[in-house]
Amino acid sequence: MSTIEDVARLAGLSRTTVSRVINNHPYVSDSKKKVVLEAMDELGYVPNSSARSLRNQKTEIIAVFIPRVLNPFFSQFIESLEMASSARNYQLIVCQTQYSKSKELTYLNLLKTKQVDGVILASLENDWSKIEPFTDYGPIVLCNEFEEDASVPMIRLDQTFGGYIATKHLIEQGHTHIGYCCGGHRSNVAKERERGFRQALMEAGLTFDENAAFRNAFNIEDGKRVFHELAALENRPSALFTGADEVAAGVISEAKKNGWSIPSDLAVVGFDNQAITELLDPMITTVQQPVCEMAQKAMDIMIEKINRKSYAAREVYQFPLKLIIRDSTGGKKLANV
Amino acid sequence: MSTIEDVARLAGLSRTTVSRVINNHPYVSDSKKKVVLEAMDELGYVPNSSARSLRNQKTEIIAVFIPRVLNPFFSQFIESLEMASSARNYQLIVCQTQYSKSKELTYLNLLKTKQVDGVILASLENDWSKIEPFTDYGPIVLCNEFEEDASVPMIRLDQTFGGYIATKHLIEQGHTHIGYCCGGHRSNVAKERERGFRQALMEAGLTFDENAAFRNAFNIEDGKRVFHELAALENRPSALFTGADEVAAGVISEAKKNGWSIPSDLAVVGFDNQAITELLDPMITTVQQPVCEMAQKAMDIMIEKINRKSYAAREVYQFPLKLIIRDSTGGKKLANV
DNA sequence: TTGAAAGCGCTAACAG
DNA sequence: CTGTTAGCGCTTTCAA
Repeated sequence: MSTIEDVARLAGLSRTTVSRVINNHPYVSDSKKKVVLEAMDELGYVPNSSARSLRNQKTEIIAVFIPRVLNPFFSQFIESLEMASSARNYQLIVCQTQYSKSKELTYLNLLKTKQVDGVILASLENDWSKIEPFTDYGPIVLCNEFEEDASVPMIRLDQTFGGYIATKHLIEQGHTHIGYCCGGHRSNVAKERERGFRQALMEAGLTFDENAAFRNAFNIEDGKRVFHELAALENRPSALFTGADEVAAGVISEAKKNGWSIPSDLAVVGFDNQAITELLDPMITTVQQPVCEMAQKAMDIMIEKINRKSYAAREVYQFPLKLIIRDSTGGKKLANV
Repeated sequence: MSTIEDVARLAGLSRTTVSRVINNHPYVSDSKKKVVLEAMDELGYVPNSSARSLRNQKTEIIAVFIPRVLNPFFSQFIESLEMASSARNYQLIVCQTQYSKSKELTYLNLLKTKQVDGVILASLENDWSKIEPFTDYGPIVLCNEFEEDASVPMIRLDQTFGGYIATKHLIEQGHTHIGYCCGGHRSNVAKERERGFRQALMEAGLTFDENAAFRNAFNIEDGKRVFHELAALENRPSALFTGADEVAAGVISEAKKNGWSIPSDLAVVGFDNQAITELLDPMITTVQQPVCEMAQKAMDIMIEKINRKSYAAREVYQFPLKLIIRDSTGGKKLANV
């Protein structure tokens, strides 16, 4: 493991000059540069990251917080984010909060200890007042998840609109009693979707049926459970809004197994446009989220904050959602909202 | 951002003493310890990671290489590995090679530059001869993927056995013409599965039909494509072995759409026991892989190597696979192999 | 265009 | 039990 000193010695030059070559500084004669390069090559020299980090006060590592990677929405997000970070020569540390407040807080210490240059929060467990103090230690960017009164950059999707267009689509199919299904309780993402859902209902003069609201559905299993809860209802809805394609798939799968016909007995709309939507019969109507664009934007904003060293300013970047009509809601390819 | 120096000054003690309490060294009187703790608290002091890394020559970060996280097998692996690393106070950098040799090689420089303490390879793109030189710079552990002649720890699954039991199960259902499907070309995982597949055929006096072999199937879309290729065959197999549940699901979904009946027209077996196997009708027979146990073992071995500072020894840890019989292969719950 | 020297924040001999 | 001191490997004034 050779150091810059070894290279300097072999090249017969100073550490300074070698450093200049490493960092592509001007004012190094071509001849010396060549000597240095050769010495580096001969020794197989590579600069030590920790030393550079200490000296430069930056690690070129970014942490991203998600509840868990197995959730396909977050898998997709991590996949996109990793590509965006590696394209910009940053490394990505993945932190799973497991929906735990204390884990989230613990991971935030990565920022205090300067193990990472910044944190991208794609989920939020604690109240913002608990997170806010950490903004003193480095840039925090909210991505996907958001918080009205946070003074940080936020890259978000228009979830209210997403909830709205999906619901409006169901209403246009003639449904007047629509069930609601979401994951998470604290999440503003779910809250906004519900707002859009309610808004569409209201515009159509329909009411929200709290008995047909299921607020703890994240995956396929939950979807199956939701189906049974829904089927047991005295006053059953004829359509169901869900906050995730996996949940929609679970509902549909279990409904069919129980002899229901989709969409005639129950219309179902998913969310995320995952691969799974094209797997079942009927294929699932869903809302497409521009995850990749969002991830890239988040990374760009993050790196800009790191370089300017001024964080803590509220900036909002919003991306649109799009309804993808398939067969689980009737399949009459209506004009989009 | 206060330093150890600030704490020492405020406490009226030396940096050494402060360092000792940080690291829980013995030989610090309780009284001084308390003073230091108070000073640390008052300043909101946290030790700087880069400085510790430089001084201690370790970063407490581990890199894991996978092709991409969106593949559910690797999502699950990353999820388990992240939990294992965080439980051991290590951070995890995720590196997606995107099936690219050059990306893999580029990421390996993390080891040379000492940005990570070790690398867990869960996929392998380059010939081992290209990877081997990097073992000089830190521990490399093979997990899931493996390489016969590598002098590194390998945590692996018995893929030959996996291919064997799945195929034997199909044979026991009366199939005599079985198609073969896998992802990847270079991967030893696929090669071993094929060995198990062929072995089961051979024992039953059956032959491998190269026309019914599809070697580039990774996801649902590929599964759908495979179905059409298979359907177009002059001499169609009555059963299909696949290397991934997503592929099996794609095949089944498309087959049903085309009026085929599963398993009577085509029996299909998947691999990985993902959530998706319980979604389709029929539910998919598959092979369960102990991903979580494998991830934990890999992390333990990795940390042991880091602490002993002696790597480069061949050690093999193998975990068993298990056949999960469902309906896509006939559903007669036969005794396991 | 080059080099000497200081120092990023921390830990570990070594001496007391 | 506590402190002095010498670096870990690198970059950057500052001076030449």
